[in-house]
Amino acid sequence: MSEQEIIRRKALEQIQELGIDPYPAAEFKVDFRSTDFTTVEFHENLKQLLSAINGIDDVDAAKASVLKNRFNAKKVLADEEKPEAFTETITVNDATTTLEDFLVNIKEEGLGDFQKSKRAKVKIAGRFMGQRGPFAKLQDAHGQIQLYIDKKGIGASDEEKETFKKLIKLIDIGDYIGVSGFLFSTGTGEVSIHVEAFQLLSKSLRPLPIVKRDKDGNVYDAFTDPNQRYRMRYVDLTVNPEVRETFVKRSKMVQAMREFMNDAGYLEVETPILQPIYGGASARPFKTHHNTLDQAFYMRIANELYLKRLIVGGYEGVFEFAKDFRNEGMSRFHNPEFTMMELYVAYKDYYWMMDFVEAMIRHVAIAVNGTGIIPVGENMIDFVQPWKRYTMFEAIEEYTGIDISNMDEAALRKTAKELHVPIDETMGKGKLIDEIFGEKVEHLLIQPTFITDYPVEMSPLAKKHRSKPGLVERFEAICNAKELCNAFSELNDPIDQRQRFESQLELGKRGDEEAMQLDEDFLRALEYGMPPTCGIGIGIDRLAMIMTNSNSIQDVLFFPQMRNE
RNA sequence: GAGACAGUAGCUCAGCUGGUUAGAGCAGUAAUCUUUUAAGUUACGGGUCGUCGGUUCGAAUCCGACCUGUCUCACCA
Repeated sequence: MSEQEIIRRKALEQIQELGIDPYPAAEFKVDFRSTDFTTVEFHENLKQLLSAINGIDDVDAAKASVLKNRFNAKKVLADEEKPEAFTETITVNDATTTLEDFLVNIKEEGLGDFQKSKRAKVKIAGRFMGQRGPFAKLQDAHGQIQLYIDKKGIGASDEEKETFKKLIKLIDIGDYIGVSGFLFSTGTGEVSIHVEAFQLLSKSLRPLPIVKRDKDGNVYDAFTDPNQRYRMRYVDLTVNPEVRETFVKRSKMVQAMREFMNDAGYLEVETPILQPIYGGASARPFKTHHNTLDQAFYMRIANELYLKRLIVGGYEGVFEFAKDFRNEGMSRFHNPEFTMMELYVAYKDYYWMMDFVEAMIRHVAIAVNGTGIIPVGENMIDFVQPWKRYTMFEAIEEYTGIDISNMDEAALRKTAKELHVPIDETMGKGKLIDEIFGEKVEHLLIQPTFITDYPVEMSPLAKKHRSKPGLVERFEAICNAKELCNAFSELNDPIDQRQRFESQLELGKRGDEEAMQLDEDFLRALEYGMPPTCGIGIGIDRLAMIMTNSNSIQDVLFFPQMRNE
């Protein structure tokens, strides 16, 4: 244990010797949050008051004057007639008071002897985050608020005051406390709580990193080491409010998507994570074992085949926010477990889905950030404008000037070499096209862009294109040079699907570890008949990175996977 | 999986052409002060320099292995 930890444990013992439980069980009823009444609002009200009383139009000058002269509202009001504008009432927790009275009270500097009934009483809990003289900071889930703590003692009796004087010396940064008191404003105009009752709610035995912020928002001694931040996310969340905000945004994002799909009438479902046959994507799985069944299971790499079974079963639309697991490399874009939202809608095709997802993502962007145009890295990404739509061939022609739509394999190979796209002998026509696209186009697509009509070889679950041989009805949306979603008109021809699975099996025999397995039950389902259906998968973590302007997937996962400590 | 870089106090970092007893700021402790808009004043404490091994009279510093992480690349969403 470090010196500071030993000191805190001694403080804990001393608190217990005072007869105080450092980990009390009882509920602490909070009726106020740190941001319920902000300093900015206070100054706005003060500016209005000044303007009304003194006829001051230049409120900024008035504010300066207030700060300079340590304006005392009570004094001014005594000399002037009380303005009509301030008879409106406000409510802070249960106490209703006029705005004027409230301002008078909070301008009393909290120390005068004005009528207690007029004070706005609040009760708040959070972490004790440091003190300077009689002023302390309390941090709750929403932010920080200043406390005024009279070190001469708090309590009804002298005995209580003495106990408090001992207790306050044993309170450390990071301790959870609950206080009640009345709101007031300090001489410099910071809304604060004059503490009248103080309770320790939970003692913190380890010192938190101290992050300093000045008034211009500059951060000093930030807690930035990713290793520590990810392993001790609780510390990260405590001292880095922008991290808390990121996850609030992520939650809003998921909520907005869920609302959008619920409103469309689709059903949120849950499907197995432990699957006897993994399918629905090309990836290497995690393998596990069930003891009672004495049978191997795979952690799902996708839920596609299960959701389509539900469409076979007759639902109009089903979706799932699914944790998927892929036993592959890790990077700032890849975590072994990640979240994918998949949606399947009966009687729709991929043209319809493009419109749907475009509208949904626009809705999400606005719900999360209040605007559809959001900063991502060095770019501003615009989700409001209609997204560009290219076929894959058009996109390649646009960015390389070469039309490859009618080329055979030999010509494609030659073109790839000319474009310095790395290829090897095993690549077929589809893979060659995909490589050219990946090398020459994808990284240039910053604004959301639909790429449609992929080679059939790469899409064993997608329906053949209605008019273009060799292609499937598939699209991806690319945004910030990364795939945002992947969708297709689902293959519902059971004969064709069996053939596609069989060619995947061939790939598997040749050593492709990511080749799909043949799922007999899924084929049986298709043989009963699946309506024409369009499906889509959206990488939730990737979308969260964009919506929160995060540079790595670890920054949008509370607990990214890491090697054991 | 490959390469580059990094690990020193609770936190952020100096020190690293080997050389007294390893430093700073914040945090902490004790006094003092009873205030403020980044940290009042004074004093004090705090370290197995990632781990193990080697070179050397002497290693935080040089060498090797290992552990952990970061970045880039490969696979992938």
